[in-house]
Amino acid sequence: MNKPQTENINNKILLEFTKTIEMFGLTPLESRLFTYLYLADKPMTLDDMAEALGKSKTAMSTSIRTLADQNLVTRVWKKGVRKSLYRAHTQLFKAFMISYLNKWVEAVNQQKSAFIELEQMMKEIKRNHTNLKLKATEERLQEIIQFHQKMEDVFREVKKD
Amino acid sequence: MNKPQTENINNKILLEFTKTIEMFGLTPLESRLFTYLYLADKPMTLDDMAEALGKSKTAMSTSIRTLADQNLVTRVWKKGVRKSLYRAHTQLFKAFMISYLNKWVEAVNQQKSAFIELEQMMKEIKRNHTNLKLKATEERLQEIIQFHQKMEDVFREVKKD
DNA sequence: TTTTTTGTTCAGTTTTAACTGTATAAAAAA
DNA sequence: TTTTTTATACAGTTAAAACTGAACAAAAAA
Repeated sequence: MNKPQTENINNKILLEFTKTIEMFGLTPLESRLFTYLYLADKPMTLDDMAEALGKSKTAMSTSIRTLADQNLVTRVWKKGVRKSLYRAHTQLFKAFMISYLNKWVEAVNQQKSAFIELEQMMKEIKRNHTNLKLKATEERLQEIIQFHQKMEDVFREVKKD
Repeated sequence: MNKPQTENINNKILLEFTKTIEMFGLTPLESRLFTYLYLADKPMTLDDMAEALGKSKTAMSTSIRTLADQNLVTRVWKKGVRKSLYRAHTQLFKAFMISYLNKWVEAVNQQKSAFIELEQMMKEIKRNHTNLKLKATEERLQEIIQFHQKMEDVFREVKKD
């Protein structure tokens, strides 16, 4: 009689928390999958997940890999069970914060490198054509590199908790 | 003879910086548009932008609105010019940091509220059905709310520069 | 006022990302 | 080893987001 009511709540939690997870740059399915594992609170197989979310096993396989790569879920061993089991990290804040900051720092750093390389190219050109006016572009590049540096600093700072 | 070389550099800067801007959750076009305005370093009309990026004026209109809503570009008035002019904020770091953190804090806060509401619903149900075992779900909800709180705290902290 | 210019709305199209199912590979059991 | 079970690669499909163009609305000039 009241089972439906609690199931309804659980559904709402699943739905709502999926939205939160999506904010970290995960796809809807990845987010739903993580939430499912997190709420299940015990290791699940690919078949369990496919069944529960009504999606293909292939989708589970690729999604779980993305989650595992970001250390949001981990593979679990259980004697006697052949299928691979996965469970969500319970320390939500730590897991997502680390994963998210890592993504940012890495990406920003890579972009910064690209601009420093462009800066070198500019210096080359200037050496060969002393008459060229590149001051404006040079200044812009400086600003951009500084911008990346500042971003990197902020995220590294946050990373220290 | 060397004009192409410097134009090539400018193109690369445009391309590369667009990638950086995309990281802040803007669409490719919005990002490209911002970068164009930023590098142009002077107010531009919708027609200028459409022409320069080879896209429709409609796309410019909607994109510029998004950018303006996030305070990444501002409308500029110039006597004698009928068309509306826009220019990018030059303080990259400040502009993007504020816009980005605001988006996060707002979204996290809204999600948190949704969960607090669910918590209230749970309490209601418990009152009417004292026999129900909802402890596990309740604890999960607590964790989730805490998670949102922590995220909010972090972003608010960063916001203080 | 009417005419001209500029900006926006919205339905439809194109492009990109997400997802499926078959076929293959890898791993465990027989 | 062969057989059976489970996971992944990949081509193709479906779903979602980005983008366009015609028609409309708003604002300025005549």
